[in-house]
Amino acid sequence: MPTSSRFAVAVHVLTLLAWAGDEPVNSATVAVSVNTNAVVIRRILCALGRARLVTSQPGAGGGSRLARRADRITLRDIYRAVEGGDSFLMHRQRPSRRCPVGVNIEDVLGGVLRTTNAAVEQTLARTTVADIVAQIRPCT
Amino acid sequence: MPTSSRFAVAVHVLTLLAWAGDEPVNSATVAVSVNTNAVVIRRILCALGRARLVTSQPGAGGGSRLARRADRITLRDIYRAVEGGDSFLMHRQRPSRRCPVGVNIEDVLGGVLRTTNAAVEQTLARTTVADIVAQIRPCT
DNA sequence: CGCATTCGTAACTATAATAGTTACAGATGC
DNA sequence: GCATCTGTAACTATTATAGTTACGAATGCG
Repeated sequence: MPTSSRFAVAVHVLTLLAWAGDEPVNSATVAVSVNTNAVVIRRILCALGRARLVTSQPGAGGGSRLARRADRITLRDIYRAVEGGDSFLMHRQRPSRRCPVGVNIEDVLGGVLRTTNAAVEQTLARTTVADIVAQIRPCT
Repeated sequence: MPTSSRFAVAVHVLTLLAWAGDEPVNSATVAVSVNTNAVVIRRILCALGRARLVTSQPGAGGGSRLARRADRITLRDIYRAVEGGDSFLMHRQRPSRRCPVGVNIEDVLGGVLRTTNAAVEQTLARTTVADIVAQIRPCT
């Protein structure tokens, strides 16, 4: 599992875009709210664009906006877009083939880790960007 | 979430100890099966000892063994022992206090991440070291 | 057209976590 | 006494992430 804050930042970014509605928001503006560098934001926006969660436009008056309604974007979508594969890691070195435990442990652990990752994704799938926005602005 | 293999290695270690039954296993033997250095194993055994999952004895004929029955040690116990706190991370820098989203996003995300970590632990709690051993050695 | 704006991305640096390695004090049992 | 084994310190190597500067290309506007 990554020791990254990309997921947290990505949720923040999409919440800002949802907040802005149809107005495109540029990376510099987002960077101020997140309190980081605009390139870091553009890298994350790029990943979100590849996952079809946002659209971006270069040029004057450009920026990014949600590619679909905020209640159709789940945290699982965001997680997959910025964290990619599985979170829980296997051994680095292959365990010994000489040992009965070493030979089989990878397969057995693999099953456990897949189940765990599935649980993470199921949990994240229950919350949408619209839910996050609603909690930030309880009274619209 | 850590980018470590400590959890995988720790499960491997406890599986070996369960396999060995009452025979103490020394760190050098474990290191061969895991295919790493004995100090790395001792560091993990030390964490498992602090969590009361194993007991270790120095001296000739010493080594480590399970502190309780393999069916009373869950993967959640192991996870907590070697990975410590929460897996899913927040922002590094505090978001801007000037922005309504920045002000509140940490609280909202914090709730989501707590829920997600709870789901991870619930999933891991369903499997014991004995279950792992049974899958490795289906016919006892 | 010319120009300011903005994205996408490369290249580099800085920081931090992890694993691996050597070394050694202290406990243990024969 | 002595070989064995744990616990831990100290150091290096590797890797991931974030941050920063820079620049080409797309865009829209006067």
